[in-house]
Amino acid sequence: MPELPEVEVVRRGVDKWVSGRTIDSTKVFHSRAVRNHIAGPKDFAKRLKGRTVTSVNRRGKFMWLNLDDDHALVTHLGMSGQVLVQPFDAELEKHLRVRCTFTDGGRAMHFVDQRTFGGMAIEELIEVDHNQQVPECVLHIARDPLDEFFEPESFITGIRKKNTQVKRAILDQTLISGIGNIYADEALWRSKIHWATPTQRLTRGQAQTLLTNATEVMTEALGQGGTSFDALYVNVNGESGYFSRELNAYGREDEPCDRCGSIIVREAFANRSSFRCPRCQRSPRTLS
DNA sequence: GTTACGACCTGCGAGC
DNA sequence: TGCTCGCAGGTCGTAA
Repeated sequence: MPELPEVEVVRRGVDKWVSGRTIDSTKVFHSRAVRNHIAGPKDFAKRLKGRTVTSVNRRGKFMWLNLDDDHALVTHLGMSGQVLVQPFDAELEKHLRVRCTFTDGGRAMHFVDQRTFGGMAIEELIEVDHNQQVPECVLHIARDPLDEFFEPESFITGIRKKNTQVKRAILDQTLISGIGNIYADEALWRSKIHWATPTQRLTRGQAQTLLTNATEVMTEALGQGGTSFDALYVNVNGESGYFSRELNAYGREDEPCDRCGSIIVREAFANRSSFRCPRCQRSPRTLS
């Protein structure tokens, strides 16, 4: 599933292949892919025609292509989204949702999304702090740990003020962005913290450790091209990442913990799964 | 204002 | 063999 490292891999690929090029035509194959573009698919395609991509940016799991008219083509991969840069005459993918071609007649940009949780939209760029501009729909998203202006102290203070479980808090993209279910479980395993620990019981040291581990695990994953469990996550050239081999908790139910040898368990959490070591990550009820 | 939860969506695998 | 159902999970809207 695309989280921060996977989106950053895609961002770098799109930047390499698309920046500086002018969009010639856009075809929307599935209207749901542009559901957040209120004016509809026709307007979406019309407004992209003739626009030059000046740069490709990211915050958390949101990626956007800056255009030469103070707007941006915002892209979210959702659960199964891919942005592929394909030869102009390549066969169209089964789940192709949006296709952009360029005036130079070179490689086309394909937005492919099996489960259609992702999408694209054109949004105005808004000036924020540090002389940066972000699309309107990204305004409420917190900076991610790989952002040079991310403020650790703000995260540490903020998470301890919340009244919820720690995993819910780090999945909340308004406190810290880029973390999804996989890296949440990995960061909690490295920090020896149970996912249900009340945030108000986190010490400053635990919050700091959790942030450090979340940053480290995502940086390591980025170095290996991201985490791929299946063909749903690939880079712009269709290649998988290798970080799934390094995971310590996520997806390792019934396997021994790499630290203590206890058997990793899977538990229901907010309509999804959470993986943890029962010995390293003791229940907060057990600890009290 | 904050938190919790269901809906959205499709392909795959397990069970019958 | 074919059908049904549960699961995967990021984000948003709504209810409490």
